[in-house]
Amino acid sequence: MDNEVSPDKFMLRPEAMLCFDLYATHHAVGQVYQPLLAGLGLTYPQYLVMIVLWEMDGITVGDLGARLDLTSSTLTPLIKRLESQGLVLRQRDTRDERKVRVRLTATGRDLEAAARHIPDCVAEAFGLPQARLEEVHALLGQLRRALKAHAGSRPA
Amino acid sequence: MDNEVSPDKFMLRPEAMLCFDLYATHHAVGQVYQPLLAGLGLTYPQYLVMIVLWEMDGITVGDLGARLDLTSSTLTPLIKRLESQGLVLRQRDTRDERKVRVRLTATGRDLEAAARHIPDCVAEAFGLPQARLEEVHALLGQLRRALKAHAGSRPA
DNA sequence: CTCGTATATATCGCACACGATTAAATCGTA
DNA sequence: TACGATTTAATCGTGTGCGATATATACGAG
Repeated sequence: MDNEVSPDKFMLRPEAMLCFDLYATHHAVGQVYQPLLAGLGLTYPQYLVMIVLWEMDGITVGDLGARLDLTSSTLTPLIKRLESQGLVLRQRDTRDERKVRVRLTATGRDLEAAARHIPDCVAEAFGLPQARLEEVHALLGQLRRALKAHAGSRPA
Repeated sequence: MDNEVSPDKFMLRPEAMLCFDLYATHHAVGQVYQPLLAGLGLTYPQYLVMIVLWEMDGITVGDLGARLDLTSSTLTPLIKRLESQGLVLRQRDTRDERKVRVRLTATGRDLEAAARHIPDCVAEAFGLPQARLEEVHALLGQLRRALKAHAGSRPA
């Protein structure tokens, strides 16, 4: 009978909306990054990997995954694409041959300078005062810790 | 020389961290939903589609995309999977044959009751008081509007 | 030294997600 | 009426993501 629009049901569930907020905001951020990164030939996840590498060159695949919350099934192909672009090298650790260390090439290091303008562009796109951004950062950090604690405590 | 860990560089850029916050929190939410949805045979994006359908049965693919910020290239295969599970039907609009309307089957409608416990489970996983969640909701909404305004104003 | 276990990465199959393109239906206007 | 422009979905290629599995190396008990 009343299968018409009834926005209340949707709008009145902040928990439900929150999941959608994160989903949609994540997308929106991707849309802002994409044109900025296109010039560098990077995707958004590839950019995140490069950020970590600029800071911790030679990190292992596992540590990279711990940092970005990704598994080798995602990282291995991604890193191989970076390698085929000449940005990184993959080398087995000589002490522990199970580990693979990801090292920047000169090209990969140089890309940092070319990417230096991006954070400011994004901050501008956010369009909120610094204090507001810190708020979001803090809240999301709290949220993420809570979610992870919950997931960890209930491996089903 | 100092290509060792220097977390400062990363930590001192809230804009950069914010993008990662969204990325990581989005993942964490997915991890919480997944076991809950597995029982229903739904993925997280499929669940979002069903939420919209439970509220607006018979919506067109385009309107669904506007609501969820997805294009037909994502939605068409997703909806076909829902169809093959017997949850929805895809019907051309008789007035405008370009449009495809997505209608719930009886099974699809019944799934709403089976999914009714999920929001509470997620709210619990969030582990923050309601007021806090509203804060996040409000901030993300602001953020998303700002991002979209920016993307819209600069189609490059 | 050897065998079983644990760890680190890689591989595979499936499901998003998006840009670019295509195809069909509709609309506007001559 | 006819025909070009617009709108709506579908399709295609590439790149994530993840669970399950495979493989190779390291470790440890005996």
